[in-house]
Order: sequence, then structure tokens, then C-alpha cells
Amino acid sequence: MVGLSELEKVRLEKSERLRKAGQEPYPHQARRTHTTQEAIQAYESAEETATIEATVVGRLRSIRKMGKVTFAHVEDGAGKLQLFLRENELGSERMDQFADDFDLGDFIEAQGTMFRTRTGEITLHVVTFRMLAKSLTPLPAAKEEIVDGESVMHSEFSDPEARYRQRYADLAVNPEVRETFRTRAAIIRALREFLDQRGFLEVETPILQPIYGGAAAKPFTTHHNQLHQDLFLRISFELYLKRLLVGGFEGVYEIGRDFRNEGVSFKHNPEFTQLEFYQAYTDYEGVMTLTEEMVAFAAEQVLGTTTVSYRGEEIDLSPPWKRIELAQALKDAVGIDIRNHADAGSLRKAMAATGQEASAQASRGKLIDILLGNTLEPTLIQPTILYDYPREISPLAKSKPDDPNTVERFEGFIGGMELCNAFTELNDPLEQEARFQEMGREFDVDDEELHPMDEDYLRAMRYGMPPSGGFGMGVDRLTMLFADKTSIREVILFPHLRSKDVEAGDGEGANE
RNA sequence: GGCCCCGUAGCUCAAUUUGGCAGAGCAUCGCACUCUUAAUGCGCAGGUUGAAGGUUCAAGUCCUUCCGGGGUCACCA
Repeated sequence: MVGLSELEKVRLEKSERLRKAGQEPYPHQARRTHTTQEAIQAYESAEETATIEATVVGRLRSIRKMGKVTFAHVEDGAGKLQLFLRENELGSERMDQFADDFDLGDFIEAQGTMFRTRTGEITLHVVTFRMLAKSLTPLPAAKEEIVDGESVMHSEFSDPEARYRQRYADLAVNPEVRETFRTRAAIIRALREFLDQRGFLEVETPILQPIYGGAAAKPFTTHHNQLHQDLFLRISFELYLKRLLVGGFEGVYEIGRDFRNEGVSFKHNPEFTQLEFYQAYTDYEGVMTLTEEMVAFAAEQVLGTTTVSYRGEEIDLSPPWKRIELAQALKDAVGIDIRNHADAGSLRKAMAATGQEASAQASRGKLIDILLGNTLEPTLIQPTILYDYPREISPLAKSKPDDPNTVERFEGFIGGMELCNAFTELNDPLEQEARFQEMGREFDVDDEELHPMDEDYLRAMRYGMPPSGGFGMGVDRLTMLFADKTSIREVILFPHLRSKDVEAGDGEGANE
């Protein structure tokens, strides 16, 4: 082995010493009769009436040596259990071995009988123990103190970079991090349950796409060698899911990964998890109601309440949410009525008059988006639905019957963050083609933003797509909200970080 | 990509303001201790201060460049 630290070398010696003593430091099988919590419950329900024998397994998380007696805690997936080892029963040789060759972080198996210590803690009185997997690298030396029943961490492993790069160590020593990812899994389970109950079909559509679309984002590109074909990692599922409405499914959804080749921030990761659903014979108002019910249902399932605390704010997710027309909300917030500014120049002047800077190239739709993002979005703490968006930033949404420049689209905001985006789907193939061309013109100036025309999607639409409502939501952001995390990296197990180590010698990090 | 902040022992942090021998707690190692729980007491050891250059008698500290992270702005149909 190369590159072992002094601390690791010491542990490697212990491992070899165990092996020489006939004890395999990495045995093939573990035996377990109880999880730590099952052992405690078994004792609690049988206390003083029976002898409870248990074999538990897990990681050694604390060791307190008191001479001829030793206390330790072992942690498994269910929780922690205190171990009690005494030289009287185990003999000095085994006590010494535990003291000398067993370390914090080792996975062990311990068999014994349950009892209660003088201080009242339910504990396993160990009869035999053995190594299940020797830990060579010491875990970060966090210590946990219980004050009035609350856990207080000391020397907590807290450096964000180290935690993200070594998530395994983060998870191993920070129980609340494990809890965050249980919450995440529960959210996804709840979303599935909600949609399944309503007859939606869960589907999987291509991640490798010959043409990308469905969102405004730069894609990652890749290549299929044998087919000599460039491919894109999807930036959205939208165009494929809507093809399925053409095919006759009346409700479809997909939960999966999108990839966007753009900036990284506290709410952006290059790959992120999206939920999209599409439902035939409804429109954006129907989707609004479904959205409110779905988020409230998930909160109830995951947290047992529809009230969440996010960044110190109490947020009530129960329906109905505040619904306000985008134009009205902007007028209320900044005093600019976008309905009175039909072109970009006029709107830019009005924004400048209130101190809002905006680039000269930005279209009217883009300016509205900037206005929304800068002034309104951060103030939308309680769940709020803004509806009726400008057409030019919504090429896949259907116009309002009485106003061709406004589309039936809404976005849901919670905690000052855009959570979801939905609209009545544009299903007129000729208008869709015109919209694509309109977008193409807008982005002619910037090749990277120019989206290719998806002819196959237009063909699908020409076969006929029922009137429908569609919806997309960032699952990572919903998790941030439910778990009260202010960075998306806290809810993604392995968030993207710039590569650091160049010791492999291929200079990978040096060519940026 | 711009701007601001940060990078010191395995972990958490001092020392940077005003350049002057790089320190502590935990973890590790040794000793003591038969109901502890941040166990305790005593002792030892542990460092290329992210990297490379520069200024200086002297650099963790000042300057330049680079690497990495955090924040923020820009970007994000």
C-alpha cells in the first residue's frame, strides 16, 4: 500500500496482528440477531422477566476504557447501542486485544446479554466479539455530547469541500446527513405514490438524445463511436413525454436526471433531478390544483405536516396557495405594469427609471424574466403561483384565447425559490413550428443558445396531441425545502466539484 | 466569467491586524483507572501552513501567478 499516513500505518499493523492471532480482519460473513434498536426494544418489553441475548453488528463509534472495564458504542443503520466489556468475563487477553487492536470506525460483531447500567442506559453485556471489517483510515474525529436529550456535535466534520468530496465519511459521522437523504428518498416515494394513485404511468425516456430541447439550456455533448453520431445529454424530458400523449397515454410522468452545461450555484448542479408530468384533457388551472395537492401530500407523507420551516421561516404548504397574475404581481412589487410596455425598449426605460439595469440585447420576455428574478422571486416565501407569462419566453405553451402574446403558463415559488414550471401545452403543430422559428431568430446572435428544430416532435404533433397540461419540478429544490438546506449540494449525494487531484499525472485539471 | 472571502496536524480551530522559534482541544501512541458516556488524570509524538515564484536579515502573515472551496453578481425559452 502506498501513501498511508502514520495513523493508517498504525491501524494496518493492528489488522496484521489480528490476522496473525487467527482472527480474520475482513471475514466473509456477519451474524446478527438484532439491530441495535431491536435489541433495546426487546429488553424494554421483557425487562426483569427474561434474559435477552443478542448479537449486534455495526461500527464502533466511541470507546471509553476504564481499566478493567470498557464501554463502547456500536452504530448500525438503526441507531446506537452501548457495549459493556469486563475483564472478569472476557479475560485479560481479549480485553487487551479490544484495547489494542480495535479502533473507532471498525465494523464489529458483539454477542451478549442485555442489561441496564447504573446510569440507566440499556446496554449489551458482551460475551464475545470479533472484527467484521477493520477501518484503516480514521474517520473525522467528531464527538457527540447529549445535552438535555439534544445531540451536540464537537469537532464536527464540517468543511464543505471535504464533506462533498468524501461523502462516505460525511455520512459515516454526521447522522443528520443520512437523515437528509432518507428524506429525499421519502419525497420521491411520495411523489410516485401521488401520481400512481391518479392513474399516471411512470415512463423512462432517452437520456442520450440526438436533438435536445424542452428548456433553455446548454447541453453536454457526447458521441456514439460506432454510429458516428453526436448525441446530447437531455436538458429536459418534455418533448419525449408529450410524444407519449400523442401515443394515447393520458397521463405520464418521469423522475430522472437532467443535465445542463451551465453555471453552478447554491441552487444549480450540472445534473439534477426533475419530475415532469403531462396529463391529457386538463389545462394549467387543473395543473395548479394538482401541484398544490401533490406538494402538500408529499409534505404530509414525509414530514407528517404541511408546515415546513425553511431558513427560519414557517411555510404553510396546504392548499390553496396564493395565485396571482404575473403582471399584477410585478405591478404590486415594483410599480411597473408590463401590460403597458408592449416592446423591450419601453420596458427597459421603465425598469431604468426604477434603477433596474438590463442588457440592451434582452428581449421583452427576457426583461420580464429579469424583473421577476431580481425583485419578486426572493420575496415569494409562502407558496405562490404566478401565472400568465409572456409568449416569447415560453415556446411550448399555449397562448391565452384572448391574448396571443400571453401564454397559459405558471411557476410555483416557495422560500424565495422557483420550484416548478407548468403550462397548458401548445398542441397546434403549425403554431408550434412558427414558435420554433421565432425562437431560432431570437437566438441567431448566439449559436450556443440556438436550439435545433425538432422535426420529429412536430410530426408527432401533426398526428394530433390532445389538449393537455404539463408540469416540471426540481426534486432537489423540493428536498432543500423539506430538509431546510440552503444549498443544493446538501441534497445531492455526490455534487459536482472541480477535479482537484492531478497526481495521476494526466494533467486533467490543468487544461481549463 | 467578474468581484469578495477562505485554504495551518487525521478533525475542529488559534497565531495573519502590527512580518520575529507554528500552538490548542479531540483523535493517535504510552502509563493509571471495574458503571462510563465530549469519561478522567499524567506523558510522548504528530507540520513542505494548498502549489510555485517574489520582497525581506527574517514570510503562515506582504506581493504575483496558479490550484481548490465558499459567497455574490452575470448566465440559466
